[in-house]
Amino acid sequence: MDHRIPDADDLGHVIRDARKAQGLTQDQLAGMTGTGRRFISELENGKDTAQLGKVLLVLAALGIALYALSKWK
Amino acid sequence: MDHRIPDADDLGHVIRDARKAQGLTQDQLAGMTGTGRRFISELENGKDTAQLGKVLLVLAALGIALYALSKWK
DNA sequence: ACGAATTGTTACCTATCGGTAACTTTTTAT
DNA sequence: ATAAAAAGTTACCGATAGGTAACAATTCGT
Repeated sequence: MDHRIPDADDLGHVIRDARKAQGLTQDQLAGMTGTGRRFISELENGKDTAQLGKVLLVLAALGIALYALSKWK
Repeated sequence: MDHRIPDADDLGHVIRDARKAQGLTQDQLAGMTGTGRRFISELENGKDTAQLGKVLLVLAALGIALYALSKWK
């Protein structure tokens, strides 16, 4: 499934859904990505000050690919 | 055109390409998004500590949509 | 309903993000 | 080639991200 990600809330939902679909706890996901459980919790709840690199780490760990769709190039 | 975004470098390229395709300077893009020119410069050069919310602002300002492609849901 | 597991939240703390502004380097136009 | 514009970079500095750890609230399975 693909989801448009206009804001941090949407990303949080996608991440939470994917994590649960794979039967992972926040603790496990944090461990897999070298982050902390607090970060995962806040991220899933739409924190928009989350750092890009860590967000991409989490997405990769969950097997979620990000696409940028530009009408310009 | 759509681009996969595995890391911050790729995002930077997409943003730079879109900005140039629209004939904008970093200064103008910073003004449009309430950020600073330094942020745009670093973002285009792949800074992975950029904050998610600001990144999404920049993408929106450039008319770039983000999609998350998950095989799980 | 009850206990355990999971998640949310707070305090504490160090590292650093990013705005402004100045200066340097690179790119672009003529 | 040269001057102007754009982009890169640095210093300065207030604000805050996020790790750990402890506690509270919530969600589970049975």
